[in-house]
Amino acid sequence: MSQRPFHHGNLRAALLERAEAVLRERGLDALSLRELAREAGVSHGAPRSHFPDRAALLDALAERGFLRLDEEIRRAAVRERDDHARTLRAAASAYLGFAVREPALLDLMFATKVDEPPEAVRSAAERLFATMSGLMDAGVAAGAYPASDVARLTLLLSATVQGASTLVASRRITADQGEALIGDAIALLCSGAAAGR
Amino acid sequence: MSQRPFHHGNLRAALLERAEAVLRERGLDALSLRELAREAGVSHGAPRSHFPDRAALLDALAERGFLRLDEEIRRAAVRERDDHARTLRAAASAYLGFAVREPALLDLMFATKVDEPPEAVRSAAERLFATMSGLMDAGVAAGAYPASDVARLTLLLSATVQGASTLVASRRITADQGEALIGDAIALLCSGAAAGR
DNA sequence: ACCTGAACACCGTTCAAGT
DNA sequence: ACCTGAACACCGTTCAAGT
Repeated sequence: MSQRPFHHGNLRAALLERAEAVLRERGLDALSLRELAREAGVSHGAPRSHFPDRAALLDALAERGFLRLDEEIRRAAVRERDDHARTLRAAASAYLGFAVREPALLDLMFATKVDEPPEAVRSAAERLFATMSGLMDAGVAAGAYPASDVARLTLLLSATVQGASTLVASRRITADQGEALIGDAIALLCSGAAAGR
Repeated sequence: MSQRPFHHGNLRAALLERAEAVLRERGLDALSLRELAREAGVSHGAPRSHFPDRAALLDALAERGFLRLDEEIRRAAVRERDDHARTLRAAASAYLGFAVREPALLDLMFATKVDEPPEAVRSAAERLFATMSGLMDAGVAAGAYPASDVARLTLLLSATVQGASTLVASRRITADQGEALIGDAIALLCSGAAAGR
């Protein structure tokens, strides 16, 4: 029993943590329930108590990914809360940083689902979207654009940042090109949206 | 021998075609070399003659995906070649349509690579990027923006369309929301870029 | 050049049994 | 409630052998 004093009711947490490391270091293909169990010092059937199947583990990883990304964006945005364009740049840059550090996890978060994504994942993803929306609301307060445009501009910003992150994570462009890209996008968003109508 | 008159030197093509169907209907996880071999009526070792391993098959699928997407975008753009904004909308809409019809394939095309993507895939992806760049060049000719901005604006458009496609393919937004999004993006791109500098 | 078929190691999943 | 361990079906990969 002193062999594994580590898990006393926290096997679930240990599996998730180890899974995130494998994802980071060796990618999704290398992620195996049996290997995780082995490394945690439990039998191969043990994970089943916490995750009914492999898909359930992946869903939990995606959910945690969204929560972490949301948290990182919030923290970055709050540090630059005085200037709207700087706020957006800080948030987008945090998003891009996450993509660079956790490319396989980001893939998993936005992987195609044949059926609807599970409730917990959907909810975590919406929390992230709500955060982005909140950042745009601050822009309205600062007079950058009318309140009626917030929904569309939030979607536009989200898509652009997500696209830039995908291009960087899949090695189509460098991280620096990604940063320049979001800089251009935000400049266009702030100036164009103000001038437009 | 009349059992399989179908493959006489075209097993490779048969495997690819069948793999694309599986990807479309049941997703990446359901894609198995052994099943493909079974359905093609050959032994499980046969695919090895054409694809050294599973990753090689996936790379070939990604490469073909890029070539097809490029082709579809070119065809859509040429139909609306008279008006620059309409050209961009048609191209972006074709991209989005591809994402809706082939979400798992698009995932595969932009999947994270731990090491560099193979030459053939990289080359096909660059061909797509070159097509996008060519569309923007036409905008320069039409006086929509200075030639010096083409590289950055191409990247910006590519990222936004890719992001919108990911959001649609992963069921975060509907296809209609995706269309509206790219409409906004292109309007902003054309007007903002002209007014900006 | 292309395909067969046995062999190996690994995997996800199920389930009766233990504590 | 949580974990063990045997069992099953499936998979990717290797390789000697065939044509």
